Amino acid sequence: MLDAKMIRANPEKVERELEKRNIKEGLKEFLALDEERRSILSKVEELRNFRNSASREVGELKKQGKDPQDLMEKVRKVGEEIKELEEKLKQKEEEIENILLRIPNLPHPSVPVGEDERFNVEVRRWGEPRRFDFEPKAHWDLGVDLDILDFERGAKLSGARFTVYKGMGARLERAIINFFLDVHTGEHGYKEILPPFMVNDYCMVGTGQLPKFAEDMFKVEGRDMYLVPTAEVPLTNLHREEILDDEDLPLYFTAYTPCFRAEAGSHGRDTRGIIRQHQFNKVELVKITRPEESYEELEKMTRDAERVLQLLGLPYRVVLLCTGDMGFSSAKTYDIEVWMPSYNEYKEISSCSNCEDFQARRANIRYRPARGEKPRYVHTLNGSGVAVGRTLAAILENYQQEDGSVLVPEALVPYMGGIKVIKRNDL
RNA sequence: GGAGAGAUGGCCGAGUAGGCUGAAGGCGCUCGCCUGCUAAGCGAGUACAUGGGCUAAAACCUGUGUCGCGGGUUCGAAUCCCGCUCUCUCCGCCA
Repeated sequence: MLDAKMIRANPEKVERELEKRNIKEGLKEFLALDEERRSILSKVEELRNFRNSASREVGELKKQGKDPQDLMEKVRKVGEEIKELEEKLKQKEEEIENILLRIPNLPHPSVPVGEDERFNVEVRRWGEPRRFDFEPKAHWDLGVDLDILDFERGAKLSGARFTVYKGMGARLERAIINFFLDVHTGEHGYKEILPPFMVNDYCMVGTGQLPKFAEDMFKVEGRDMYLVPTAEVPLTNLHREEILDDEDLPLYFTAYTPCFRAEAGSHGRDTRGIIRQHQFNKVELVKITRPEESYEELEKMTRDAERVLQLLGLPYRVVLLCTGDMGFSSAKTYDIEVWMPSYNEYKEISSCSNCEDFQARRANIRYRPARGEKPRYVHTLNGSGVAVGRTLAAILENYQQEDGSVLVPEALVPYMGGIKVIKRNDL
């Protein structure tokens, strides 16, 4: 959520910045409603002030044995007036809130301006895509042939975009999860969290999924609870409604969770394989930082995510997203894209964002810079560290051999009980 | 699922025959004093949000709201009434 005071003070600037994101709605309505709200508010406060002092006077008159009947009657009438105005005020506030919660974050000045992904800027590359001397298979064929991915039975159990992992497939997925968590906790200083996989709607509003993107999520029937679409939600909301101590910052959290997404509006995209699923696993990174250090922390976090791909020997590139391609809550985002032979291109495997104080304001996460000083909003960052299913797909495709078997990346061998090759009929 | 208890400031903890309590007291913390250092002692300060005034911006002044959340009664509610949420204890059930 943007700061209402900031918008009020710089309406033209906000309009310009939102235009970069192709957003034209909301601002004017906000300004008009805000004006109305404030005029009602001063009236209400004036009347309440009268009521407070008059009530006090009533008490004193009574104490002196005088009859305060007239005054009481007057205050009662004012009370009715107050109630009416309060009703109006509440209505305005709700309308304003509703608009504000649907306006996205403003882009950081370093973000390239552009409509869509064509305007993203490649920042760096690592590794060299392998040249195959045979026709490489896509992971969905490899997985089926090795009998480690079962799409038909996934569909039987749950429907399209659900997959059953079997044998070494399940084992490999688990190995990747543990490997990622170990690297981020052991080498990068993140604290491991195992959060609930269902969260309430306050959390969803806090990180920005609600109210605008309700159709992207799975809601629990009959409750105000949602299956987490990413661990960003529970991790960022851990300190919702809190004032943190300066010395506790920055906080680094990592968590493995399954992620549940309705994938509304993505019919026909990535229908084959495990790239786009209703349920997938992810190891997430979240940072809660002081405002002045958040951009430095974004760079570090992106490097932390890249690190696991380097350890796995998977070629990737880092892309700076343009204004039109960024997520709702983000001020600046780097995507990490891994090389996928089946697509013959780089495919998103991580997204690292600095949300500045956008989520902090929604979730009311603050810190006190020093004793006696006013609380300030923290900055929140999140990044995939990285998507597990897509990593498994990338390993299958990049490490496949001509006979259809798949080499296990060296870093994962210890997590696979010493197994170095995945072949058909392995248990 | 059944029965009961509770929810107050950074923390602990007063406060129910409704009024001058944004909230006693203590702890913690900050600043100052004092002691050769430390400890002890003394004094002052120490919630959050928001409207307005002043300002370059603060500080500051002033109003309003907030004692789990939402409603009600009343001239006036932390204090009375209703609903909800959460926590704790006991019983039942369950991985």
